[in-house]
Amino acid sequence: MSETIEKELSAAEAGAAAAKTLGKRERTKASNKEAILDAAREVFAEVGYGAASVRDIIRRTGLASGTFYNYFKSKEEVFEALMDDGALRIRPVIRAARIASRTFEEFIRNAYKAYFNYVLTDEAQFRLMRRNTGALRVRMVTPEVLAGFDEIQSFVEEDVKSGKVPPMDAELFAAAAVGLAQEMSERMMMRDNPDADEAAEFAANFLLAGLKGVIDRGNAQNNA
Amino acid sequence: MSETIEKELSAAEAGAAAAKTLGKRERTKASNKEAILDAAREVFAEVGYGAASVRDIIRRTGLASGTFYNYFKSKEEVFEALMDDGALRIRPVIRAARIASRTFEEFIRNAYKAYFNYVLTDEAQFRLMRRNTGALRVRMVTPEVLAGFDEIQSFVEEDVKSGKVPPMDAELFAAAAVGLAQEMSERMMMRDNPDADEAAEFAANFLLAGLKGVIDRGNAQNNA
DNA sequence: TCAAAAATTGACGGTGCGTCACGAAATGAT
DNA sequence: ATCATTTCGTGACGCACCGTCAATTTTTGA
Repeated sequence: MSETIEKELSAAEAGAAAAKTLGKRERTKASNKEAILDAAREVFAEVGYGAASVRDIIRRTGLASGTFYNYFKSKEEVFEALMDDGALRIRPVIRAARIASRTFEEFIRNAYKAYFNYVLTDEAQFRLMRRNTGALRVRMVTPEVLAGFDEIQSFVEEDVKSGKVPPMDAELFAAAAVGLAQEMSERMMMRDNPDADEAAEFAANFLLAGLKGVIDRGNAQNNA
Repeated sequence: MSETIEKELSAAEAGAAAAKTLGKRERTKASNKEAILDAAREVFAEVGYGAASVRDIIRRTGLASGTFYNYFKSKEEVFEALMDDGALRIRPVIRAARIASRTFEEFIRNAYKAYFNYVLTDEAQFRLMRRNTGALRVRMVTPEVLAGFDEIQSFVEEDVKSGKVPPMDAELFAAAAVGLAQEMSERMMMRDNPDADEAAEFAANFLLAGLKGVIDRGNAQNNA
C-alpha cells in the first residue's frame, strides 16, 4: 500500500516530493536499517547482549534472515551502531557545555550536569549500555566513544595550555573524570530516586577538588 | 600411569597418603574442574568472552563435551568462577592494606598501591577481566566482586563513624574510588612502561584531595 | 570379587550461523 | 510504455554449537 501512496505522490507532486524521497530504493533501505536497529535495541534490552541472537532481531522485523546481513555483519556490529548512536547524542551536549563555559570549573560542572541528566533522561539507552543477563555487563568502546574520551582529554589539555588550569597528567585526569562518571552514574541509577543534579554536583566537587591533588609540581603532598 | 603410582603409594604408605589424596574420585573431580578453568582462562583470553564457546573450552581439555556440564551450567558460569577467583585474590590484599594502616590516608595509599601492583603483576587476570574481541568489553559483577565493593564502602563508613574522616556520601565516594581504579588501571596498562606506583600515587592524591570537595556540610563550595 | 554408586562419554534433536543461488523489484535508457 | 540492467530480499543449505541422556566405564565399599 505504500506503493499506492508513492504513485499518487509521483503523479500529483513529482518534483517537490522527489527532493525528499530520493527514490524508493534508498527509502526502503533506510527504513529496513532503522527497523533492524529498533528491533535490536528492544532485543538487547530484553534479553541482554549475550543471549540475543541475530535471528531474534531479524525475526522481529518480519524480514528474511539473509536480509540482516545486507545491513550488518554481525550482532556485534548492530550493537556498535547503537553505541555510536548514544555517543553521537552525548558529545554535542558536552561540547555545548564547554562552549558555554568560561572557566574550567564551569566546564566540569556543566558537563557532569549534562551527562548525568542525559543518563537519567535517556534511561533506555543507558540500560542498553549497561544491560546484561544476570551479572554480565557488556560495554563497547566504539571509535565514536573513544573520540569522546579523547575530546575530553584535549579539552583539558587546551585549558592547561591557556593557563586556565595548572599542568598535570591530562590523560590520567581524563581517565579519572570518565571513570567517575561511569561508576557514579551506575550507582545513581540503582537508587530509588535518582537525582542527576545531586550526583553531578558530587562528581564535579570531587573532580575539581581532586584536581588540586594531582597538579604536576608544587603542593602535591599537602593532603594529610 | 598415574594409576601405577597410586597403587605404589597405597601399598607403601597408605595411611599417610590417604589423608591428602581423599580418594581417586575426589582427586579426578578436582583435577577436571581445574583443567576446565585453566582451559577457559586461555580461551577467553585468546578469543574473548563473546566468541568463546563451551566446546572450545572442553576440547582443549580432551574431555568429552558432556563432561563440561557435570561441572558448570554454561560458559557464563565458568566465567563467573574465574571472576570470583580474581576477587578472592584481591580482597585480602585490600584488607591487609587496611589493617596495616592507621589513618584514612594511609589506607587509601596502601590500597591503591596494592591494587595497581596487583593489576600489573597478574596481568593475565586483568586481561581476562577487561579483554574482549575488538571493542567489546565484558565485565562481570559476581557476588564476590560485589562484596568487595561493599567492603570498601563499609571501610569508609567505619572511618566516618570513628571520626577519622569527615562525613560524606560513602556510597558515591566508594563508587568514585572504584571507578577511578578501574579506568586508570586500564590507561596504565595501555602505556609503554606501566608504572603502578606512579599510577597509585596519582589515584590516591586525586581521591584524597577530592574527598575534601565532597564532605557533607562545611566548606563544600570553596573550589573556585 | 562383586554389586551399587558415580562419573564419563558421544550421539542426538534442536537451533543459530553465515552464505548463496534465485527471483522480485527498482532504475534508467530507449 | 518497454526492456535490459542492477540491486536487493528471500529462504534453504551446510556447518557448528547447544544441552540432554542412555549406555558405558570407573570407583567405592563390603
